[in-house]
Amino acid sequence: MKYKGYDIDELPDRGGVVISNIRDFEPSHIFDCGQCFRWIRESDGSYTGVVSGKVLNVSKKGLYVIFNNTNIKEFQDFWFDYFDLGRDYSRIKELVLKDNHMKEAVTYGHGIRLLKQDFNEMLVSFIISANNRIPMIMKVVENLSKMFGKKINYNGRLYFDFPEISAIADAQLSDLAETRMGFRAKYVLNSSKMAIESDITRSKLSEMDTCKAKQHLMQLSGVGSKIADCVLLFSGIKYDVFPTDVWVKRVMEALYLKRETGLNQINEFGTNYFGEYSGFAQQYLFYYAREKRIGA
DNA sequence: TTGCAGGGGTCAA
DNA sequence: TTGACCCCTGCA
Repeated sequence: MKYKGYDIDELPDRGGVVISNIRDFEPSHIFDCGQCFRWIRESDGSYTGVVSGKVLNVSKKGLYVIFNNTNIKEFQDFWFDYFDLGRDYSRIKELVLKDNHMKEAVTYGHGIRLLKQDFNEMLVSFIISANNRIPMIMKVVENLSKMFGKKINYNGRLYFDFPEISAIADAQLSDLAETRMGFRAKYVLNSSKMAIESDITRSKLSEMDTCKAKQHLMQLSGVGSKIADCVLLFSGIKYDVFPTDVWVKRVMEALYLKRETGLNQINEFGTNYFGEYSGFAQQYLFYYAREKRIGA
């Protein structure tokens, strides 16, 4: 069947959906570009993730992208938006293609898409990401989900949904410490409580301009400029942000600024240079820089 | 085997 | 503006 320009079909025997004419969609680019922590690469090259109480397996074979463990209705109601399929990434690429550096970065990460992820999950996950490595972040988020999240069975394996923010807010500091999140435990606990008490939600932040939304997030404990940008971008709330971490600093210094530059200055340069779509530009640059170890 | 540096930042002095 | 911070990994 046709759905919003896509050729979507239900897989006959096992529950799943296949799209045969998808563009700008490469699972490894999407799941390994640093925006998410709960998609695991399987031995067959597919990825399995837990999102909002659902387990999904995604693979690409030639031009076909296969979504296992879903159906047409759920795909249309939920996954379509999660994978940002309503957005024309070919157009996004044109808009961020300001120079030859971006041409290389965009060519390299041509299948990147920005996922629209749960706001509370992004908030907690990126607080955990501070001064931490991706494998560790993934382990801690998994531990947290095992401790407070709902169990889900899929393919003979047990998965755990990311916890409700209230479950984290009600936790003991000692419980959170057991997830091995270290000094970030007090930040996670405080911010979960504050997010609930101050009613900081996706819809509230969406109504604010980007600067105001960022300021609101930065009132939370353990949330500075970089993490606020990440939360806004990866929840799909704001796209005119330019999360500036050490890899973005390295690539920007190496390719654009040609000298040692402060994080704030780089952040300002990025948002000015790329404007409304700086968040997309940041993802292409980040993926390119980290995979190629530019400036390391 | 043991020891030490450092990581996709933030906070407090 | 600078160092401490949990914990884990990689590498002497």
